[in-house]
Order: sequence, then C-alpha cells, then structure tokens
Amino acid sequence: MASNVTMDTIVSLCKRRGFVFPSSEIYGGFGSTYDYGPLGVELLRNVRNLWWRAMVQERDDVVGLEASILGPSAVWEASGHVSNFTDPLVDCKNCRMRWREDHLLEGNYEAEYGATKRDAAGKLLCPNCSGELTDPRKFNMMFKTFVGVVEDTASVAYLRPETAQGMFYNFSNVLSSMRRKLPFGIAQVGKSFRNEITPGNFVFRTREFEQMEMEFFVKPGSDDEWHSYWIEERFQWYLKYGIKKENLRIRPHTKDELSFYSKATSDVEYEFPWGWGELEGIANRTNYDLTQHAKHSGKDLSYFDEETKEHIVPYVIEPAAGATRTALTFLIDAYAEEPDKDETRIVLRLHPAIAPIKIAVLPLSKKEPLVNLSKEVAKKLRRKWVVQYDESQSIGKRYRRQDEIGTPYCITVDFQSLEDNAVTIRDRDTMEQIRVPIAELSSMMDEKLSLD
RNA sequence: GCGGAAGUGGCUCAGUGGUAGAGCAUCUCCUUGCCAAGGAGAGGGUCGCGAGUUCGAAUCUCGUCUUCCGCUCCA
Repeated sequence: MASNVTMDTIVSLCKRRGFVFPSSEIYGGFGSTYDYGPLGVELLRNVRNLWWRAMVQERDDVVGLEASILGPSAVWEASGHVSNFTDPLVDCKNCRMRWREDHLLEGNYEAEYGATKRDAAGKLLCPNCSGELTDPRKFNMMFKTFVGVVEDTASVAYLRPETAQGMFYNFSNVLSSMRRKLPFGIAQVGKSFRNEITPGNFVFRTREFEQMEMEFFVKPGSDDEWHSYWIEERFQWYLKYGIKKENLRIRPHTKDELSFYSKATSDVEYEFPWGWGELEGIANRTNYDLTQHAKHSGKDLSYFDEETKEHIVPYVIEPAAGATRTALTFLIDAYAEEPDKDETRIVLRLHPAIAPIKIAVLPLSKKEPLVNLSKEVAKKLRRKWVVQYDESQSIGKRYRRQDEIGTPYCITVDFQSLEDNAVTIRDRDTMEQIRVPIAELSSMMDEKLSLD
C-alpha cells in the first residue's frame, strides 16, 4: 500500500478541523449520513467546480444540466432501475443468515462457494447451515416517497439513484435548444440516493451521495474510440490535481460484473487504506437508455444525421464519478506526517486548487500597526480567494495549523513590512520564503494559485 | 441482517459500585517574534440514549442507537 495513513486518522482530522461531521450527532447520529463542515464544504466545492470546469466550461462539446431529484416511477421503470435495482433476499429460518437468491442461483456461485444445497424437492437451502429459507422478499435500493397529500399508488415517486436519467429524458430538449450535433455531452453534478445494504468506510459509501456524471452522445460505431478517450481523459484529471500515480489504476470490468445497461466499463480506482475502491466508472451505455425512454414515453429520441440522412439513436459514453468519495481521496492522498524535532508535523499536501483555504495572513506580532496592515492585506486578498487571518500564538504554531488543513501559502506581515510595504510568502511544501511587495501580491498569488 | 469489538470534554485515552481525570486542542493575559518555546489562568463532559438492580451506577443487567472489523452486499 502506498499510503500508511489509517482511516481513524483521517476521520479524526476531519472532525477536529471542521471537514466532516457525523450528521445529527447530538441526537446520537443517523447512520450513513455526514455533514460537511466549513473546510469540507470548500473542499467539496473545489472538487465539483474543477470537474465542471474540465468537463463543461473548458469544452465546446459539453453542456450542463441540473435535473430534479424527485421523479415519477415511469422514469425508473424505463431506465430499468425498478426491476434491476431490486434484489430478491432470502433469510435462513435456522441461522438467520441473509442471502441474495439470484446469487445462489448464479453460475459462478458453485465455483466459488461449492455446490448449492437443496432439499429433496429441489428447493434451495441455506448454504451455511442447510436450514430452510424464507420466500424471497424484494428489496429495492431506490428510496420511495409520496408526492401529494394523500399516500396512494398514483403519487409514488422515487429519489433518483443516479443523475444520469435526467440527461437522457432531457436529450431532445438540450439537442434542440442548444443546436447540438454529435458528438456532444450533457453533464450534471448533484445528489443521488441509494438504500445500500451496507454503507461504510466513512463517506466512501453512503446512502445519500453526490455524483458528477456526464453523458456523451456519439454515433454508433465511434463508441469504442470515445470510450477509450474518456477513460484516459478522466484518469489524467486525477493526476492533474495531485493524486499520486501509484495509488491510481484503471480496471476494466469483467463480463459478469457489467451492469445491465453496459457494453463495457472501466473504473478509475484508488488504493484506499482498506484496499482498492472505485472513484469513477466510465461506461459504454450503448443506446440502451435512449431506446428505453423512447419506448416507454412514446417520444422519438433519435438524432437526424445530416451526412447519411438517417435517424439514429446515439450511443452513450458515461464518465460517472463520486464527488464525495473524490474529496475523501484528495484528503487521504495528501495526508503526510513528517518528523520535526521531537514533534510530528502533520501536513496536507493538497493541490492549491483543491485546498479549502488558499492563503493564511499572519502578523508576526500582535502589535497594533502589524495587525492593522495584516487585516488590510487579508481584506484585499479575500476579494479573490478564501483567506484565513490568524494572530494567536507563535508564528510556528500558526504555520502548523495551516499545514494541517492544507493551506498552500502563508503570508506573514512583519515590522519591516511597515517600512518597505512588502510581505513574506511561505510555501507549505518547500517551506521556502520569498519577499514580495504588497502591490505585487495579487498578481503573484494569481500565478501561484492558478487552477492548472 | 449475522458474528465480534467499541462508545467517557473538540481529538486521543485513563478511570471497574462511593464527589468525573490526563495529554493535546480551544480561549484570555504576559512573554517571544519566521517554523508546535515558556509562564499564569479559564471554559468545556448529567460518561451515546432509555429503562432496571442498588442507599448509591461511567462501572452491573436489559433494550436501543451509532461506529469499526469480518461475513454478506455494493449502476
């Protein structure tokens, strides 16, 4: 494993420094939900904004969208989630172990766990104790709710389990309003909800989570090429913002783990303290979704190809990333402990574009003229960046505080500043210091805090 | 859902039936003034929650919630 940091360390840092809090904590907590504190919300926003920038704003072939979270069941019947997100669960009446019936019937089950056990009538028995199993009960991962004042079947709605469907059912709206030609994409960042059987690993798997998804519509036949393109594009994005290469990998799905709509999928994975985990899946969803929605809605969702004069149903390449787990990844990957005299220096080596606080302004002394000048400098910088001002305790201690939350630059104002109108910029990573005139501070920081 | 473990100040933990503690963190003052110096103070916990046993419960019992590990699950 490339990183030795434990999750306990990260969880504790997150709480202590205001990144992530357990939700509803004063009521004993609410399972699988987390709140993002003052630093966490900045971090998460940076992740979202950098994704949006790369996927939408810096491209002329992708546009944005924000669809509703609530949707009618028709959408999810068309998408296949009503049937495919439903697992048949069986419980053993004897040892109370719970199994997925479909898994017990699957071909590769026997290879992995040995022969399935059945009674004389051929009915499945518990693989653990050969006890009798209950009849299968349906468990759907979608959160169901009711829209309207009276709970009846007519008003059943679901919280979306993925943002993707909003892009599909808006395909024609975007196509006509934005005058798009293939290939083009629709991107969305937003929350999704899945009633996971087992959430866990801090914010890695939660029932409420945030996705960053893009549906890239291409001509059939060019889909494989575009699939490869997006896999590489997305992999590079993580590297660009500082994730260590040895902790990242691309893993193509094997045939039997492909989801029902996918022709091919590759995951970008990160090596977490508990092992490799998915950051993003880049799937070739074929024309499955548009075809399904056309069929269920009765609306034509085809695209007219001017070259061939044919109506075609585009194929879709979908890079789908988890915003919350990506934010967690940046924290884990940036975490470092370094010996410093008898102490340990904790430092988050976050890319400046990811760091929640960009600049800390620190007067070397609490003497009034220094404090005044420092606040003035901080005020100017705040017009462009997230800035923290800190005057308490020694300068060394304040540097360490900023190191621990990943602030890339500290600006100190000293007595000489009153004479020469210059300040010192201290670099978090090199710990080097340079002297800069206050008049040039803004442009200097522009350069240092460039998003690229 | 099953098995195991754990919940005591913001964090890490000690405390095993008799008045809730430490270190770090936080705040104030003094001191210092470029990498966690030092000094003096202060705030902060009905010991996850709820019952029960007891003269008395952080401590024993039961329930419940939450978290972690394993199983299981995971577009």
